[in-house]
Amino acid sequence: MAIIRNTIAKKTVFEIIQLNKTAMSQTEIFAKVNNICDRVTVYRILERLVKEVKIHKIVNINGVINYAPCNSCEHEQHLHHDHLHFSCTTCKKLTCIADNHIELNIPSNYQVAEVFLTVSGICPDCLIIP
Amino acid sequence: MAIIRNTIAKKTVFEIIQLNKTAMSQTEIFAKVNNICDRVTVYRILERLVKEVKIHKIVNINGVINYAPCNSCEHEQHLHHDHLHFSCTTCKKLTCIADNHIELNIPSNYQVAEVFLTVSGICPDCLIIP
DNA sequence: TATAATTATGCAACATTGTTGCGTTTATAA
DNA sequence: TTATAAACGCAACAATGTTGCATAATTATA
Repeated sequence: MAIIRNTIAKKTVFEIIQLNKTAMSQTEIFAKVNNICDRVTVYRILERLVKEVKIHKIVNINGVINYAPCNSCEHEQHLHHDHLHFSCTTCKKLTCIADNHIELNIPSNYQVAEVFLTVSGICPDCLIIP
Repeated sequence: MAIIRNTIAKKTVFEIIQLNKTAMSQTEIFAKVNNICDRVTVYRILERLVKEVKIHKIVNINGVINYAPCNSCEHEQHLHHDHLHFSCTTCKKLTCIADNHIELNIPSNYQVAEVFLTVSGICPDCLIIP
């Protein structure tokens, strides 16, 4: 069986993701680890954190994969999400917005794993600037 | 003002997208144009078709941008989508599934542009294989 | 019809994001 | 303290998408 190690790099990456109020891309995370490790290591840590269900992946509307902590979505399987992701077209930031319930109507021959509800537009921070 | 030209390459790309039952990536589309034009041209044609609201972009769960015709979602602004995108984790295909209504609960200081509801899982074609 | 304007294209080069292989280092169990 | 498996660094690669610039093709108009 696989033994999970809690290395400094892994702890750091997890903390960075947890402290940030928006979801982060690998690039943003790597910029914050301050060369504590290689960029490949960041990718591998993210992979492990996803597998351990400590963080989850969300794809930005431009195709960049972002990571957010799994605090806001404790439900198993992510089947009944109660939050949505707002993807700002201006600053490219991904924000979680709670209290959104989705009812699905999918043919039974599809096996559903995860539900992603992403809304694009302009976030409050970017709307302020005229 | 910009004059839109309906070139052979553009017509071909649009036809390919319209005839396919699942959304397609640039790579898939380029593979089908049979070297009628350069791959960069395909990117630029897709850009134009999106701007003309003839096709729309959907991001796959793995981050690859896919294109689908705008037949199934005639509503202006895509604000009230009635369909969802099923992203198969096995074959990576994106399929549109109709009759799904979403009610949003987003703070008013967010300016909503488009709504993307994507469900990941295994599609019927991939479930058949044991 | 000839010519000017501008839209569309090809090619090369680059940028970004993500992945893989392999040898080395390091954390953990015994 | 040592064996072992997990984690890492580095280099190289792969896929996807973008940009600049010269050229070709189409449309407007004189």
